[in-house]
Amino acid sequence: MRPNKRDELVRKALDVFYRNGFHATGMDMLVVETGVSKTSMYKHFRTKEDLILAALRLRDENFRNFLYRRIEEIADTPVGRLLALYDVLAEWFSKKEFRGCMFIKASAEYQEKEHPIHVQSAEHKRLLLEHFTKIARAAGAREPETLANQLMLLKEGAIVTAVMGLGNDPAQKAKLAAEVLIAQGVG
Amino acid sequence: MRPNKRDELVRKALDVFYRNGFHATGMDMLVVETGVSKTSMYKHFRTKEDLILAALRLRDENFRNFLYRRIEEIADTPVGRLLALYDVLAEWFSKKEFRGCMFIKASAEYQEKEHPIHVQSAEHKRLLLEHFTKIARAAGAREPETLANQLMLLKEGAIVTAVMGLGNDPAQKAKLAAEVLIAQGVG
DNA sequence: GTGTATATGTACCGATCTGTACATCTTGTC
DNA sequence: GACAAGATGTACAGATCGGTACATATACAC
Repeated sequence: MRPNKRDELVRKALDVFYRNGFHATGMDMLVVETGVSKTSMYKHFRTKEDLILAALRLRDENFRNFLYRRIEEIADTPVGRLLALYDVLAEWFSKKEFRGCMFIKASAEYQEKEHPIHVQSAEHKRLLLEHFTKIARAAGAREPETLANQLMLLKEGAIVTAVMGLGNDPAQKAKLAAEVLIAQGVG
Repeated sequence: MRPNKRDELVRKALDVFYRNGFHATGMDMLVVETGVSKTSMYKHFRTKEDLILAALRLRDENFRNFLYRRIEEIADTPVGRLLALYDVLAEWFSKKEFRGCMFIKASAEYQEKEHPIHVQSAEHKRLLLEHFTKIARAAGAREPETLANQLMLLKEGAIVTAVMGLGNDPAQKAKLAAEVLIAQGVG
């Protein structure tokens, strides 16, 4: 029961859940995909729900790391970073493995507001909102919370629209809208 | 096999799918909820997928009727109607049965872009986009498609945010943002 | 009444679901 | 080598999945 074995299971499970959905992915499938035995799987994770939660935790870590890092690489002013969000979104959308936001999908399959999976999905979004609120404040926004909230609306909308295959380049349209909102809300 | 019997089944199934999700709702549960026998159910709908598609068609009809009608009741100028979208959203969010957008959830559970359920969900969004593009054009927008697209991004974002229980009054924040975008994009 | 066509209820199919019992294999210690 | 402890594989339990076979009930012809 080396710890990295567990991490590897989570990593692989994350992939399968992301591609295939949560209810649609059975433990049998995960056992086949990971090559581990069912007993071992249940040694590491008491239930399927535990495994999903672990996968979501990893996804949260990976995604926020990716997003924050790329934003910092692209721009070094607060306003620039608010806008860079949409450049990174465009990068993400164009990846061949892009399948939408894992947390939107998780909360869609586990709808009860008190459900641990729903709660954890919301927490991911809350962390993002917090992060962009800080940047909006650094940018000198009159109402950083409101501006960050609105930029997040554009982000979530762009993701959903990209998944549905609607509109041309939703990330770019979101960026154009963000430019207007930022110009209006800063200074 | 009266036609209204079938309609009633679709109506009830729509409720259950909306509350409970698609994979998580079994045909057995639907048979119990509707009171009809399994044989009759499968006389009306060849497969579960057919039933889901019928439910989505009804949802599309109901939702767009509700949305368009309320918008026309609230405002009678194009710009007013673009903004009224967010008032209706706020109404929807405050309903106790609000559980997010059925089409976002459907496309989250049936991810393959060619899957009939995914295709039909995207079609709903496409119809909305078309509708608001027309209104944006009537409002005198310089780029009606772009403006409608952006207003839709705010709408989808607001829905997702409301489902997650994040931010205060996402519909109102979306409306404020919409006002800025419209002011900037019209005339 | 009899015959026929359709609607329904029940009981079931094989597959798959999450989760477990239990026997075997591997590993470290002496 | 012997032995204990933990990891693993297999086989299965009990429930539920989507879907169907089949026997009965009901309706309308005549």
